[in-house]
Amino acid sequence: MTHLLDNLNPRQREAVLTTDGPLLIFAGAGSGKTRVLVRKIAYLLEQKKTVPERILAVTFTNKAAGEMRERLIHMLGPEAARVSMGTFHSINARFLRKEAHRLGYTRDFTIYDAADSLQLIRDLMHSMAVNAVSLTANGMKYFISDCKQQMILPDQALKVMRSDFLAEKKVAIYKAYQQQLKTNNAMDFDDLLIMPLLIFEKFPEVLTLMQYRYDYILVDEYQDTNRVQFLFLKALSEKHHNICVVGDDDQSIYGWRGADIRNILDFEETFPNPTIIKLEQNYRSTATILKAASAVVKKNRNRKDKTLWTESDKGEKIILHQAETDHDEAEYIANTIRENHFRGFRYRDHAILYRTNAQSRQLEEALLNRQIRYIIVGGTRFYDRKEIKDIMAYLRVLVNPSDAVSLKRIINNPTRGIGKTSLERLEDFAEETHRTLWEALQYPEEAGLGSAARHRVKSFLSMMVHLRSRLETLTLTDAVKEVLRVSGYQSQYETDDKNNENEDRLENLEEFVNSAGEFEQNNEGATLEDFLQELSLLTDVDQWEDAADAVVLMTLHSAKGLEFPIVFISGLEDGLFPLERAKEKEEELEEERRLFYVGITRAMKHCVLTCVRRRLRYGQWMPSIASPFTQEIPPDCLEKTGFEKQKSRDRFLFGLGERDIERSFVGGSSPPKRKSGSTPSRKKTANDSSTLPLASSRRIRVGDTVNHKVYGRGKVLTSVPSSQPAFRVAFQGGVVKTIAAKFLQFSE
DNA sequence: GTATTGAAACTTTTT
DNA sequence: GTTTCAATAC
Repeated sequence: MTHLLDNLNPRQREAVLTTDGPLLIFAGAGSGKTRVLVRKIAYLLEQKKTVPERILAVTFTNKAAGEMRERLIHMLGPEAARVSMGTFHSINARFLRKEAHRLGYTRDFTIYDAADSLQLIRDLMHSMAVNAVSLTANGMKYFISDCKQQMILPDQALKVMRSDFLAEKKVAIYKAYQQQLKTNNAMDFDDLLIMPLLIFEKFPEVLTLMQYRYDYILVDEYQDTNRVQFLFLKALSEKHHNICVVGDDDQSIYGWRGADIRNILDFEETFPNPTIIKLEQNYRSTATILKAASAVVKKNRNRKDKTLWTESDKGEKIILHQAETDHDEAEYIANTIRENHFRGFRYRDHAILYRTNAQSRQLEEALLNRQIRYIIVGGTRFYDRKEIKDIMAYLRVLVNPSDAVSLKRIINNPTRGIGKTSLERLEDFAEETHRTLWEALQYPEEAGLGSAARHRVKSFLSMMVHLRSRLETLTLTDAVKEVLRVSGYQSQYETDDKNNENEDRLENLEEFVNSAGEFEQNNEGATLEDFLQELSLLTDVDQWEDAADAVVLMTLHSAKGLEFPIVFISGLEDGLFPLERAKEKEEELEEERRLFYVGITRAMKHCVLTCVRRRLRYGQWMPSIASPFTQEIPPDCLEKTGFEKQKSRDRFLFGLGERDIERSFVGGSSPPKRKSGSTPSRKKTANDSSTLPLASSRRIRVGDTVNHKVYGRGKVLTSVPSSQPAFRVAFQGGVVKTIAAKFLQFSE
């Protein structure tokens, strides 16, 4: 019993022991909330003798759920695996497989991802002949999602809007969209949250069943729940009120996705007399990192006041490095990682975070050049690739023929001579006779197709029917292989001219077959339906296998909930982070600031911020200045390198050439690339090497190997601005010292 | 009915 | 710099 409370501070202990009634835990960054959640579940199981099935734990990613489950198994044995865990989406998808029939969907319904939804909206707007300039498919998608996240159904949408022509149009599209989803036997991500509530409403007995099914409900990352999720929790816990939510309003970064900060602030109203516990001791970061992060987030006006504290040492200062271009920025980061690796850090101790996925490219290249292992979490996902989406569309249609979006994707892919005209006729026929597109395929004559086209449709149909019957006897992996073969999808890439693109595609398809095999192994008796659902709900972070020793690259959003010894946050420039469009509204600016806060607090030992003077955007050079956020960090926590201002100051102080300083700051094994049109002053001072107190003809730069009389061989990590040129040097044996340049010799 | 070309839009962040 | 869509030629 006692081990459940070992190594917990009094607040954490209280959080574990408070099991009954509503409990709101404010858990600051790094305050050990995962530990608390795990211990709490363990406590419920061991001390309260709760059956694992009667605990529901909601996490933000499936990976987080998996980790929690593993820790529980480690503590309590395999029984613990039976606790219900997952994201809202995966938990609800599971529920809907059983219950969606109540709303007229079959258990084989398809889950549409963002791209599928968008495609459907596009088609819809096309056929509805919507051509209002201000209505884009993308905008419509946001509108619909926005409505759904606030639980506004198509029928209610008009009432809550200022009604004008545009509003009516939008609502009409929303309605048509929802209808089409139903026809297709498909749900989008938001539907996964809404539909269970509709079922509860229509069938109270189902709700009652659910209310008695779980005795305890725990929710992680509560600050990022939206209205619908809140209503779901409320419905489930209404009987017993045993709901424990853990959140941190300072880490709320999904406002744009409908996350509703009111859910935290209104918790007390919905669940009367809650116990409120604040976890404010940080166990993750150095005092400096914590101080900097706190100072930043305190600039936000809309937050509950709290103060994180730590017993940790001050640690190193946060570095703020300004490079010339994004290319140089990447070089700087890659070099620093290489040096750290030399000093004994593993690659996986490093994370590089950025605001937008597009920033990953330069970083990748720099790491690749140095043969530093890395992994990108997110970005263009494996499952977003064309060939993967295509094969998935085949599988989806086989499982759920009503899915018209997928059907349209594959009917002429590979080309079978069923083109635009035929497809349009079939769609019209389906519409007129209230049939699904799939059903319409069975009546090509009636749809008005010519004899040639008729024949082609028939052979496509019979191929699909044949595949469908084959599925019943084949294993998952064999089924996927069979589909690839019979459909001719694979062979279209096995052409004679082996260009790279085709080979890549084939490789990816093979990878897909492998993942089916893996899924089959991990889930006994897994069906194709299960596999497709799993794929739809996978998050980027879920796919990250952290066994490998590799640097991790991801967006700040994806980094939520994670920690790394060394964290780089790149692209800290005004207009990029915070984004230009977020600067107009205070709310959005504060969310950007929280994102920065989340980024800094991922770091345990060291945090490096980088920005550039000019960045290539849309293929054009944009001059940039450092993010205003960087100025919110207390100066005594910060060490600036590479800045223009500093350069001129240094030159003034030391009489050094600008280029020399630049070299020592920018670092890199390759000398900084210079445009031929350098300024006159640079040219003049570049030759002025006599002022450098070095015996060797080459000046010492970051990344060089040097010799020291006492410490021996070492590598130059960074230059240190002080009264005389100096560098931080990592010597063999792990000693790191700051040494004046004059005591260092260049070593080959 | 299909392939090729060129313009235009586009990047916030994700279940 | 990249991706997606529409118009044009075959």
